[in-house]
Amino acid sequence: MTVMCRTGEHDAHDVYGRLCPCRDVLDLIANKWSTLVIGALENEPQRFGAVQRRLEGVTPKVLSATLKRLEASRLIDRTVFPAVPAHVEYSLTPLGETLVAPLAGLRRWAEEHLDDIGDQPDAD
Amino acid sequence: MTVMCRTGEHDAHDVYGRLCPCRDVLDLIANKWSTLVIGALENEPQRFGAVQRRLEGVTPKVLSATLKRLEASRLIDRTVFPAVPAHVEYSLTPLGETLVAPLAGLRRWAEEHLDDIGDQPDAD
DNA sequence: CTGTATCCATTGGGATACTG
DNA sequence: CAGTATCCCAATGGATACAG
Repeated sequence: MTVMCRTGEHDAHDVYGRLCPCRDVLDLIANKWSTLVIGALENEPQRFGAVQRRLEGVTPKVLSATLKRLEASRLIDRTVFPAVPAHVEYSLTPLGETLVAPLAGLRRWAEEHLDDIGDQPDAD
Repeated sequence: MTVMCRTGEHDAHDVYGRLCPCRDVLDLIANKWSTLVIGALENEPQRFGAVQRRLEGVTPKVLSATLKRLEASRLIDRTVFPAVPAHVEYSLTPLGETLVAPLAGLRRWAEEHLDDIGDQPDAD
């Protein structure tokens, strides 16, 4: 028997079938900002503006959408501090924290193999 | 000093800045099929049709584009076997193999936390 | 079998301005 | 400060048919 998926009742070898949870996760992170946001929240809660500044290039609209998506998936929490100038903090939920490690693995890979995936041809 | 990026000369804390290699990798896998293709090739070379069947739902056009993108990034190799009915095999390059582990980490996370990210509200 | 060519719908995402 | 509202473009990706 091979790796199984959601139903756990297939003939196997459908690890990448329509029902595999991988699909869900991929749908979640398969966009330009989600993983970056999680990374930005990795060490401490951040305010909207802080995240925006950290993720150079993200516009408020897009950041807002990303934040909501992650919140809906329960990966991050949104905390409002009643104050005159609005103050909101985003933080990883315990669930979100568990995603940090796998994502860090990806980041490490990225840093280690940056040169290899560039389109610079190797000395051949 | 914190984690650094491409240039390695920033003031730090720009791990998610415009120049971070994470961006490149994310651009590469931030789509519906790339990681699935890599996973499908994980154990053995596969033919176009085989990959297509395995990744339920992918259309030839999209699969072709994905394959080319990955090939251009040197994560997979494309081998043509001269034969009457065309025969082409796709396989992971050594570089591609190194991505398997981090990706598997993500897959494991997906399988372990499937229930948590669904939008089913918890018993609150 | 292995793709490519079209056509088309959706949407992610960028820019900017504006409001509570 | 924290977002929302528009406008708009480009790209992803789905369906289908067709070609080497």
